[in-house]
Amino acid sequence: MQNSDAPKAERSTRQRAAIREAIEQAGRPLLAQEVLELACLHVPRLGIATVYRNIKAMVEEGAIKQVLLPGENPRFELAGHDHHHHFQCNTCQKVFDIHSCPSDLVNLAPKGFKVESHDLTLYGRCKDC
Amino acid sequence: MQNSDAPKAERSTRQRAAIREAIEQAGRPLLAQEVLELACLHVPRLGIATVYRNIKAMVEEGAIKQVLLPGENPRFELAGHDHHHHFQCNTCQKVFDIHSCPSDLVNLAPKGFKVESHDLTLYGRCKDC
DNA sequence: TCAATAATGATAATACAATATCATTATTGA
DNA sequence: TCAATAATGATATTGTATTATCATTATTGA
Repeated sequence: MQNSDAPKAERSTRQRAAIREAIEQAGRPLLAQEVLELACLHVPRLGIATVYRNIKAMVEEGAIKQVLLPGENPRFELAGHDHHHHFQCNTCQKVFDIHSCPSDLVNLAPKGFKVESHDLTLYGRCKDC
Repeated sequence: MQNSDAPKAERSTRQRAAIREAIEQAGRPLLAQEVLELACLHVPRLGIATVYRNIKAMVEEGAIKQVLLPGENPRFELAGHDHHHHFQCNTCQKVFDIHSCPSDLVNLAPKGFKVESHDLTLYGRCKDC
């Protein structure tokens, strides 16, 4: 029986490095399109398919994770951050991390409802707008 | 010059009534598909296009409003409710209103960020699951 | 260096919610 | 009642994000 953990012979490419660096250096969750735009600064002929492919692989290997905001396409940020929330600027639409969290949320639900987790999004004007 | 406020001659149909009643009586935000299923109990041959048409009209006239949760298609609930939040059941996926709201959210954002509004979603197990 | 082949880039295909089309049905005011 | 026409239902079309295809490119170990 073949070893299903056989090495995938993953090669290191300029594209993959540029995609990873874009997400690392942004310091905020990025749309696939934003990843493309930022990574294109280092690899001009980068294609969107490569961005999606590598994002998908990085999510599966646990390097990055998906960030979903209401009515928005998925964004991606480095995994490993502890519990946090997000702020979306009403002007530039960028999303930023918020590293604090309200307490007492468990008590907001009515009787009979058990709260297990929560998502909070703040909206307003970011420091650059 | 014609009167641009000319009456639209809006007719009352069983379909429209069933759609409105489904949203009213559910007491929670409904997906377009859920509206269809519930309204179909009273109007069996109801089509999805009619649901979308009437939902759109009701949003435009301000009778209902859109509810967006992360990664979810739009839901719709009666307008006129004051500020509130939502609870989504991890088991049945239904969404319920939460009529309380955490305070001090304005202070969660870092310096330079001005918080103007917020969205909170609680996840867990609803009273029926 | 070089052959094997993983990865890429361009683009076609897919998935799916939402809207448009249009013949038919049903409401409404006269 | 009845003609005018708004609304419906079935379905085609659209829009858009994501994935698949495949010829080509580039990395890697020998």
